[in-house]
Amino acid sequence: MADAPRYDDSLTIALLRARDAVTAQFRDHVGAAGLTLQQWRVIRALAGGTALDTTTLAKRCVILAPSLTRILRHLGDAGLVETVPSRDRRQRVIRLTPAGETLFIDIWQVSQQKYAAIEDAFGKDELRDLVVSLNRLRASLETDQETGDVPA
Amino acid sequence: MADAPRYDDSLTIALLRARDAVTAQFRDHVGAAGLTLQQWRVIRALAGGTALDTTTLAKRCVILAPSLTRILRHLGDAGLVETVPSRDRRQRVIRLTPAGETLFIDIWQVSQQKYAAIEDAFGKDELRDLVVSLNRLRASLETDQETGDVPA
DNA sequence: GTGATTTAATTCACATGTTAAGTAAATGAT
DNA sequence: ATCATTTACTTAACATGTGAATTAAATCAC
Repeated sequence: MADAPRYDDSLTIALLRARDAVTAQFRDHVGAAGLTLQQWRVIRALAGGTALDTTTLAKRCVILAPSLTRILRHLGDAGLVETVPSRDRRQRVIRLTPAGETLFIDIWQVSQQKYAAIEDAFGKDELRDLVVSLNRLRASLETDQETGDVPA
Repeated sequence: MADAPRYDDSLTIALLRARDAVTAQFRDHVGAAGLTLQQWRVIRALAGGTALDTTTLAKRCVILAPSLTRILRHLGDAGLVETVPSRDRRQRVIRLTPAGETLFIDIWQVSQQKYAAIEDAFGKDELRDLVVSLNRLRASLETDQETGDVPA
């Protein structure tokens, strides 16, 4: 190990690679059920009868609004989600259909096993620490918004 | 809330959010230079006169081959990269043009400052530990070891 | 109540992610 | 040399990422 390629971008790349490695553990069996990973995140967020408006759903799934619009159209066409009436007629509240709940349970079984396998491979305590660290990183960056540039 | 949303997916989500938070630090000034973050990763990998074939470039930038094809077309149209002849006429070897090198330097200045700001906010040692941990996670999940390292 | 403003989603346009299929050149076996 | 195989990329098709503009409905100011 000489002086590494001084890839100061290492944080970004490390996050990217780590995420690739983790999602790879789930992509096959989620895909076999006919869902993308993003669609699966939406299904998960709605599991158990939870009804959420688009904005909340987007935040929880870390999906931008335009993407969520398309995802919900796909899931709706597949009969997995439906819209429930809302007092505020601007917002769209979504919930799983019975078919959606059933599909969730099927995928969820396997997902839990895959997650347990990651805990085994990496260490359960280390994994918990890592998540804490990742969340602290995010918190330390999001606290100081107010860009600080661009005064007219 | 012990039994709130029991989001066991926390690892995936934590990685996603952390990455969002980090990339947000760079997106504006890279975008102001007319580049996407992916295009910037490619420029970075080629900085300093480095010439790389598509496969190596894709691995280093963590970009899939089809995406890289399009990105290289965009960068080529913008006059930032060019193809150099290769003995093996299957592969396409890429390098920066002078304009590409110049643009790299401009963006690089600011990027380093942004990265230093992250180190300040999160802690330099903690950041190093986090990257190590992320790389260990990836290593523990990847069954077939692709080096990802570089020949000279 | 009328009009300006804000909020919630969607639509648009373009770039990338992802898988599968296709093309061309190098390699290997005979 | 000839042909099947492998390698390096590209293309195709569809899904999502991303920022800007748009539409509809609620809220605020008067």
